[in-house]
Amino acid sequence: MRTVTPMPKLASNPFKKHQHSQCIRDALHSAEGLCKKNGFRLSNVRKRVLELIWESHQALGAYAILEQLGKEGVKPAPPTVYRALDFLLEAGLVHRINSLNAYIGCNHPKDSHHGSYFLICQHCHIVAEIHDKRIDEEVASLAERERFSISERALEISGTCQHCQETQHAR
Amino acid sequence: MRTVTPMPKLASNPFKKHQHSQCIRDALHSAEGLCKKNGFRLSNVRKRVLELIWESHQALGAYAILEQLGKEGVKPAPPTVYRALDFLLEAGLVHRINSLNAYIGCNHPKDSHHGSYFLICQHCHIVAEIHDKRIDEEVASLAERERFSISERALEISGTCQHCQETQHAR
DNA sequence: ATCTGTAATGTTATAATATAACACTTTGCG
DNA sequence: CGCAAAGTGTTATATTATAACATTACAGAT
Repeated sequence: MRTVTPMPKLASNPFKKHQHSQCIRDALHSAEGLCKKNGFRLSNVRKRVLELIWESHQALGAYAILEQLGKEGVKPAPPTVYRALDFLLEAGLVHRINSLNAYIGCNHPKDSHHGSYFLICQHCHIVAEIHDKRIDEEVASLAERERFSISERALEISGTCQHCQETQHAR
Repeated sequence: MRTVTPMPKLASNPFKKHQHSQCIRDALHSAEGLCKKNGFRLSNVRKRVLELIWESHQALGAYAILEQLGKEGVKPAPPTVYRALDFLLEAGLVHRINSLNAYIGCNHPKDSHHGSYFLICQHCHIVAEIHDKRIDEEVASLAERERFSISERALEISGTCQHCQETQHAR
């Protein structure tokens, strides 16, 4: 059997203009489906945190989420947000961007992909998630050679997105 | 001209048994050479911080470094350590492991490699630095397709090293 | 050898991120 | 309903990192 390595692809392309409200609806809808299917409880706090992350259209920090929640009612204490984030991370609904201490939504939680890789614009803080089978394979073979058993992997590529290069300034 | 993609290799292999005191000597020696060559000032604090990182043989946090410095004299305030770390990072003498908020020594600061990739044992916290041209190339082509201009990249692979798998417990 | 400007360090305070521990409430289910 | 488990609230605190300003050390010019 011949295997063809497919072109790596963006899970979607947040750097391009798009109707972001549609992203949010889709994400929430698929999150609800996933939770129902797996018996996870997508409580109000959890749902609202997920929405806020999607609405921001950027990597969003825990305390930024707290601020937002504060604006729309009683400001909860940090553990509330961190617990919601833990849940969402577990469920695969968000990713943590270590280099930013911030979180982004994941729009394909169903896929049991090997690794997610991220293009992070340092100007606009938009983050694009990438899947790349070639990198997956190379990482796997690397680890195997070292007899290293992988549990997680994170590739964070920081730089400037096309849009910010063109406008030559931070947004 | 035919190019052969070389096997990716560990910059050295900290998972294997070795005379670590030799690592430390080599690292310090090459650091001094590099600083002399580039007109960097490897002051006492900076040198001692670099030594401590190498001596620990693991990823070491800023406050762990502070503790150590405290044990051998007057405990400095955090900025002292963070400044030393900033210098060492700039000089390419250490790397920051984002997923651990910790630092490891780099033993080949002369190489202007594209990216460094890390195998991080979650049990013993030993970190191995890897260079892999195939990943470099794949990342570069990925970014080019998106017209994304890269300034930094970090691939952190977490899991269990061979030794910890065999002994089946954390060290 | 002294002066002088820059780089490095010291010092104090505080910001930003994250979690521990325990009390209380909600929810699904028998 | 009543119970157990899951989720949330609350208070306090741990951990990581930086801002701002004062002081000291150092390399190069005179």
